[in-house]
Amino acid sequence: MTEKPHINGIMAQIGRIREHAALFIEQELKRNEIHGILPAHGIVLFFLFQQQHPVAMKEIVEKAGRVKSTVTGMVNTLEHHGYVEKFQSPQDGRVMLVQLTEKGRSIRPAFEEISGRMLDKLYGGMPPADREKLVDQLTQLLQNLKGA
Amino acid sequence: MTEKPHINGIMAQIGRIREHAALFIEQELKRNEIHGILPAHGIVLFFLFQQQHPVAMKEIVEKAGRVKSTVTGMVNTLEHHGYVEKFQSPQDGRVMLVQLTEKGRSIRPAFEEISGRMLDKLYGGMPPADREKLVDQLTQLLQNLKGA
DNA sequence: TGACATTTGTTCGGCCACGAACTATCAATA
DNA sequence: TATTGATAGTTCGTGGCCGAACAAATGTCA
Repeated sequence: MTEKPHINGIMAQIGRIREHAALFIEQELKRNEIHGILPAHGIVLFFLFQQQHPVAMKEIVEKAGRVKSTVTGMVNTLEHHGYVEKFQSPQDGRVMLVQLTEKGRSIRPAFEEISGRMLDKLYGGMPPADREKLVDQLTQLLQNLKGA
Repeated sequence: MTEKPHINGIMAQIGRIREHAALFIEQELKRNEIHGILPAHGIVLFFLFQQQHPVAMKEIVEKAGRVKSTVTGMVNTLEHHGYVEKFQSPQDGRVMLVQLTEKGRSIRPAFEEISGRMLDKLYGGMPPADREKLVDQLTQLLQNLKGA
């Protein structure tokens, strides 16, 4: 009955959590009439929300933890849907600066709200102490994987 | 200093664990001279390994938890690299049966070994009791998300 | 048996994600 | 100053992943 522990145990679980979280976010975005945005954009928007000035692609790359080409694609998508705009830096012709448009800024409240509801739903009634320990343990797992 | 808890807390962590796990697997596959296989194929192969007879795409779809079109693509990739073969069912002309090739079966030992090393590395020195509780808590999170 | 519905897969378009190759710009230095 | 090297982004090819549309085979039922 009890199968040998396999990758498809905890990793599958982590994968499913990710999927369901993404699903939840997609539904909430739809509910709020926000279109063209996917869960993957969250990290980019989250970073842009807390900027007062246009930022270089390079900064987004570092913060988002995605590769350059990936960020190029995501920013293009966001631009295509009118949430951000790009322009060349006057100081350094190599860097492309990105900033939120009015439409981009306008979705911030919904974004924050969805984020909060997501956490509430995820943790449910789990006591804060348990939440902390859980995060600590996940941090440990991540360290284990990172370690040579 | 302490930021308000955000999606980009625990979910980012889960995402990074997933990424590093995938990275680890890719490296191990390369180390074992296994080419053309990606971490995402694991769930498909894992299922095929424990089958004694050819299985329908539909079954893979259900077990893998991916959508039909995704499985079509993955199986095609695996077929292209010679790990599986497809053929139409004689009984029901609609179903496509999939089975491992000799090459496909041959990588099973490496697959199992990588899986084990992955778990060892992931958990490190974490005591079994903690492991269990961690999995339980993740199960709880998943249930929370699934719950209406 | 013929019209309609269901089931099974594939195809197509869109997006994320990566790596490799490439372009353009700026920096360093001989 | 001209050559070389570093830096910032984009493009391209491969592939997972989804949803929608589609084709083929089977089931149903009048």
